[in-house]
Amino acid sequence: MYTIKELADLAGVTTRTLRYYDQQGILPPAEIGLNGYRFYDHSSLLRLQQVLFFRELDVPLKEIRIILDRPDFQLVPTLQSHQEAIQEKARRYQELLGTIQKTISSLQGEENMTEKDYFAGFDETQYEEETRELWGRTSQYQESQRKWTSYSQDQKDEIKKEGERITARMVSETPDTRPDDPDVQRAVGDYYAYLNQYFYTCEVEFLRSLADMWVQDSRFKVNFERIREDGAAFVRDAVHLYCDSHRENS
Amino acid sequence: MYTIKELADLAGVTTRTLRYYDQQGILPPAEIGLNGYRFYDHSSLLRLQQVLFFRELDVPLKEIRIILDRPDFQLVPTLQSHQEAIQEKARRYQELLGTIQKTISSLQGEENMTEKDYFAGFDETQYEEETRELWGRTSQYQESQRKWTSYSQDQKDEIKKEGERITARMVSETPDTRPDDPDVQRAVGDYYAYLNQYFYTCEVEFLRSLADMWVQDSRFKVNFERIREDGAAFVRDAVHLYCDSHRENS
DNA sequence: TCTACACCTTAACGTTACGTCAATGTCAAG
DNA sequence: CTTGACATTGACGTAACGTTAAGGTGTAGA
Repeated sequence: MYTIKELADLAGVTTRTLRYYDQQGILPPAEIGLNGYRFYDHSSLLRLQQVLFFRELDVPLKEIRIILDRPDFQLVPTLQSHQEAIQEKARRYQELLGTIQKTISSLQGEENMTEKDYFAGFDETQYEEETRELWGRTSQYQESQRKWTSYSQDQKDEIKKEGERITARMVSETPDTRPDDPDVQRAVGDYYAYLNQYFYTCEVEFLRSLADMWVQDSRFKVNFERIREDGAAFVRDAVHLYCDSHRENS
Repeated sequence: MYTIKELADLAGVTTRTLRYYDQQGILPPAEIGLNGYRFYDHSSLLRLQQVLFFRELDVPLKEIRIILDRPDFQLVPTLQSHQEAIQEKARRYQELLGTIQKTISSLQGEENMTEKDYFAGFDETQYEEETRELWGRTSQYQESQRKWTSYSQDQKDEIKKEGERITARMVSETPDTRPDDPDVQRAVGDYYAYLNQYFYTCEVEFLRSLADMWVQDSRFKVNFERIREDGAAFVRDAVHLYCDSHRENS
């Protein structure tokens, strides 16, 4: 058992950070004393280590919570994925070191650089660590990655657009349509087909859990709320209806 | 000449970022058109590159501005210092990779870890990149580093405390004392001696520029404002008076 | 010439992950 | 029995932008 300060000192963070993590549900204490004191144990320590790894990899705390709370979360595979992600970060640093060398040479008139060269290594998005970390290493994610990376950029853009079109139909701009509206239900069906075609072969139950996630995760949520009030909840209801009626009899 | 979007795309940042940097005086455009449009040139590009390097090294924008605006700022030495700092960051990643390996082994019962070992590599302050970058590579900084690192931790703590005691005297808690108060002036003299003993041999003019910095840089400023209202300005005035009366005749 | 449409502007509020008080309660040591 | 180091819950502050709103500008094509 550790007090809050003991754990904080061990991990090199402040007590305020640990209280914040508690408040956000990321790292609840193992026990709370009658005096209200927080007490942590060894599993807290391991969880905090995970939090710090994800934080190091620029994963927002909200996502960290979701990842760590997933029922299929596994420690060792996650640690291995951290390993890859950190190695990727290190490679980015190598590129930055190259940029420094080139810039020095070019300032001394020894080398020519294009404008782009001055900024090689700065853009983190090129190293696409986010998606990889977000989904973890489930087999579903792996399949999606395999399919997805086989497309060209133009194809990817087109697939995304199609997804947006179907999504718009699912949310249905007109405010008086209900989740059981035939057009909406047809759109849900199209989305299910779309998923299977471009991402992962999945059962309708997976679609159901996806829709649940859209409601919980505000990053997805906003996409629906933009189109209609409580759009995410609307879509969730529509998807649930769809899944209910397509359960065994498919 | 680049438009704002052209430069943003080159550097992999958003136009909002460039506008923000303009607003903060970190990267003013080379030219502003009659229509209010911002235009950037090659020197802007080099300056932006510097900003991004410092940002990469977690230097706050306020400090970046101060560093880049220093009259003795030099591009090539700064690039070299970036190189060292980035290598240090890479070393930290190596330690994190070690922590991952150890954690995996210990989870499989192959290795024993102390609690501390679980967090090896997370604490950036151990790598003290900040001070190094803040002061740049002036000779004064180097001397201060040489002196400072030769002390033990206990000595360092004691020296810091003494500095705080003298500082308190310089600011003078009692609200009706003036900057030319004899006690205050004596405290300034003591601080000058303190500086020379523990940090760098310097002339009074250096003390003057230090005091000016205390007013500008809010990180130092708060230390004085805590003690008395407008404490930083008060100390600056006191120091200026002291320096004026100790100019040539020392 | 008109009209898209992609670009530009300022203004202002929102966000994340804490830092930093303030006011108050708790506990082990001398 | 009183320090002093620890703990608690608010609550406001901060950095570095993201985002949206409301509008002005420039040019390519019908």
